[in-house]
Amino acid sequence: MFFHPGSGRSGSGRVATTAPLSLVRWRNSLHIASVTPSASDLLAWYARHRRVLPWRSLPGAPTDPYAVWLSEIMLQQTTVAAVVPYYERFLKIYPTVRHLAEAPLDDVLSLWAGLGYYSRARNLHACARQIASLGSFPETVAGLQALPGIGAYTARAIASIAFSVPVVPVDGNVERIVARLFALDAPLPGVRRTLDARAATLNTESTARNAPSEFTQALFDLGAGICTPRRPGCLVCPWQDPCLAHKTGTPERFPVRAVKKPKPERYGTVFLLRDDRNAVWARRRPESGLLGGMTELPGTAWLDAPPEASTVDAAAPIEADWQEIGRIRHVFTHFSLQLTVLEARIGRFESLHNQAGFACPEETLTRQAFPSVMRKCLMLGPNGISG
DNA sequence: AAACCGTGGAT
DNA sequence: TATCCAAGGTT
Repeated sequence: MFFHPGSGRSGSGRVATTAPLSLVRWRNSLHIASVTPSASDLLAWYARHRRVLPWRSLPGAPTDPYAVWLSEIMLQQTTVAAVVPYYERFLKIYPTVRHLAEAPLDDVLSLWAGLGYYSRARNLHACARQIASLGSFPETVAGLQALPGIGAYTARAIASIAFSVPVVPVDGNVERIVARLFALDAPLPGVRRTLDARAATLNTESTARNAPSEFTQALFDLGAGICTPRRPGCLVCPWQDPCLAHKTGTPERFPVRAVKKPKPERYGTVFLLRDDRNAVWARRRPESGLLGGMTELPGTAWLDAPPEASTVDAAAPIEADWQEIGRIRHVFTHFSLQLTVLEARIGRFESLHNQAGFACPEETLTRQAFPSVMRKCLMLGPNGISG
């Protein structure tokens, strides 16, 4: 148990002797003492288990800050699997930050549709314009964090990965790893500052400071592949020895999270109005707030009780023979939504053009900036969009 | 500081 | 079905 053939011993304060190391580990297995996790062990593991991802350069190859930035923004609170197809599309259509800066915001919102957290798309566009006007990416944490959509985490991630700044970005992976390494059982989010301080001790070793990009990405891969939320792979973890949570026998208990409040239910009605060529009447949501700047079907407000008939009538884009074609349920971050979808037909949209809205021809429906909740509504009708 | 801000996959 | 939660940021 105390000898791991795969992990070359090295790292923290290596004395020129080898025999005492097993004794150190022996003592530490008896007492709950803190062992500094070896950056070298992690980097050695990473060299063998490094994940191949579209935004990652090959070892030794130059790193494109644009690729790192774009991927980091997309990956905020979003899984790799969800990001990959979006990332590929963006990079193909906007090969450089300048291409993105010159694009209309609405094109960016359409490309982002379905990925969620739409303020990211608006900030991405604003950020691209700032970088274009600066001439290049800032290369410091402070310079990066001053840009829209880039917070403490993302600034450190870009700085370390793209510009070799020796900082440790603390995302959900690193929070989990650190909470387990040090068996910190105070609940998130209160314990964040402590986790941040502990994380900063992980890269003090010279091997880590000499390879900030690899060290950061090694932490991500460790969190994604070994130190997972459920059933962590402690058996093959390069940091099993120093991990206090592993010593407790139930590492999956870490990190502890505060109890979250229940989600309220909200209700609304939307109107699916088509003309004789299957074009759909739509409108743009306000630029800020929920689904800001995205396209939606006209409808009532979303409140905590189903709307009264008079409220529904007042919200209809036109007086017509509205037929209920179904209901959809959609879960947002802080509330659940039930939408009743009413459908009607009209000859032409001319009579509506005094309203705030626009006609979406059938063939352009999939290119519109409809968020997922609206795509669900559009799918209900017999002429629903697909994809 | 606490609330707001999406979505889909895994369990 | 219910819950969790994923390379968080902004207000």
